[in-house]
Amino acid sequence: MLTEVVEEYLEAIYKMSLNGPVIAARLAEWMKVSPPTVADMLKRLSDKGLVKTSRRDGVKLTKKGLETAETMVRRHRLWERFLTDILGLHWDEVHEEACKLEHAISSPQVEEKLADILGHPETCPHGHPIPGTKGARKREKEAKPLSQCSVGDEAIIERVADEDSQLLQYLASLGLLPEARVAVKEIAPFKGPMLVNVCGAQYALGQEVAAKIMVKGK
Amino acid sequence: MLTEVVEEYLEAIYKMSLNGPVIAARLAEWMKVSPPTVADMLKRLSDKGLVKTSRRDGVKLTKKGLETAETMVRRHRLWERFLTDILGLHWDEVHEEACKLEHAISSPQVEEKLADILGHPETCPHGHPIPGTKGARKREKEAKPLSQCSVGDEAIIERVADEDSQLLQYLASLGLLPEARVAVKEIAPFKGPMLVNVCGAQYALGQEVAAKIMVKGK
DNA sequence: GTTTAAAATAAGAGTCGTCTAACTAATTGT
DNA sequence: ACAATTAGTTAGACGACTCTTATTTTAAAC
Repeated sequence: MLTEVVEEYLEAIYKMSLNGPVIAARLAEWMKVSPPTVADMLKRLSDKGLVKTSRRDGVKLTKKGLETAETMVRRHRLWERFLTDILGLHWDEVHEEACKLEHAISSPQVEEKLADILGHPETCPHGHPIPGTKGARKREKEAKPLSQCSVGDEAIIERVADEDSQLLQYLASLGLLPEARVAVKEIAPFKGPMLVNVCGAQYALGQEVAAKIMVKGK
Repeated sequence: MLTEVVEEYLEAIYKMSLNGPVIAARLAEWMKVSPPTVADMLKRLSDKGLVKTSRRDGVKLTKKGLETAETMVRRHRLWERFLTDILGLHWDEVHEEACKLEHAISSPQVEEKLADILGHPETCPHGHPIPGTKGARKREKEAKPLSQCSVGDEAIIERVADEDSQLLQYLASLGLLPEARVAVKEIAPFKGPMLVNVCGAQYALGQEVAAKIMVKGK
């Protein structure tokens, strides 16, 4: 049996590996833990056959590690959907809660029943694909940050790549939710803000914020 | 912040104290742990102001400890209701699962939303009262084991004081569920089985089983 | 090809929750 | 009242996860 902490590390490695090789030092930052702590843990994960580490490629999940990680991500995102769709929490309140709940499912049966009552959703409330549904992997790749769009572009928001409660609240207040259509009207020079149209209204978004909003070309 | 293990101990102490003074040795059996482990833990719980221990009275929860314990029991039983009523699991499958879920709620708000969608149930699927609903304490006291009934008695099943999956499955197969009406037809001598009527059928129940079924006089 | 910055490792320590083995109370039954 | 059972304590240990401080290795920059 794996501990919760082990599951958290696997999940982190999984998510980080979607953006290139996983460096232990980055993992330490992600987990808010010191580098020696990560080194210890990687040793343990390695011993359990969950990861392979090499100087060249960084940290890689093994088949077994990947399976566990995907299960955790799937459960996390299902719980997020439960928290918003069934309990009626806001999308900025669900991440922390789901982080705990994901480790509290003991069997695939319970996970499946949960998916059943939710209608087998394909994404979490922030737009991230739920592993185990078709096209999950594809979805993960196809989007690009709004900050990389040009003036005149129109796009649909695919997902928001941040769990920060404050940011999510702000985005929701502007109607910047998954499935919303945005149009880039203007980009101020020197990495300045972006003027975007959404739901008929126009807002200026900082680069930082725009970088977190993943869109798919209309 | 309290650890999950601490919460488990408080819950155990709470439940055990409903049947008289809590002896550390009994607690060790309940928690499936060695006596020194319990001694260590009681020291820690004491330091945190969650329990008081004395030779005379055994282990007693403080106000703070009692509050935590009741919260955990409440959450446990709410999750059990969720698992049966919403996910459709059987009553013999939910205890283990709820044991994990109960520690994964971070705020009274989430707990309250859960209670909302469940319709503020007063008991768990096994008939145990949910703390925080009126009469919960009263309920806990008023019932007596079926094994203490006499021939001719009629009673309503209040709850089943065991979480053993096998036993629960067996009881369900006989229709021995909370709210069911039972009539004692015969009691074999020398602590022999009890012949009871339920839903028109008649079954012989061993003393052990009958002792786990708590009833209230019709 | 040095220097510098970044990443990794080594050494030593602490907390939490658990164990076994051995010992000392305290109760209880007769 | 004393032997026997039961309860509790002491001592020493271990695994999981974390820390700090210091050092070494590797990679990048000039």
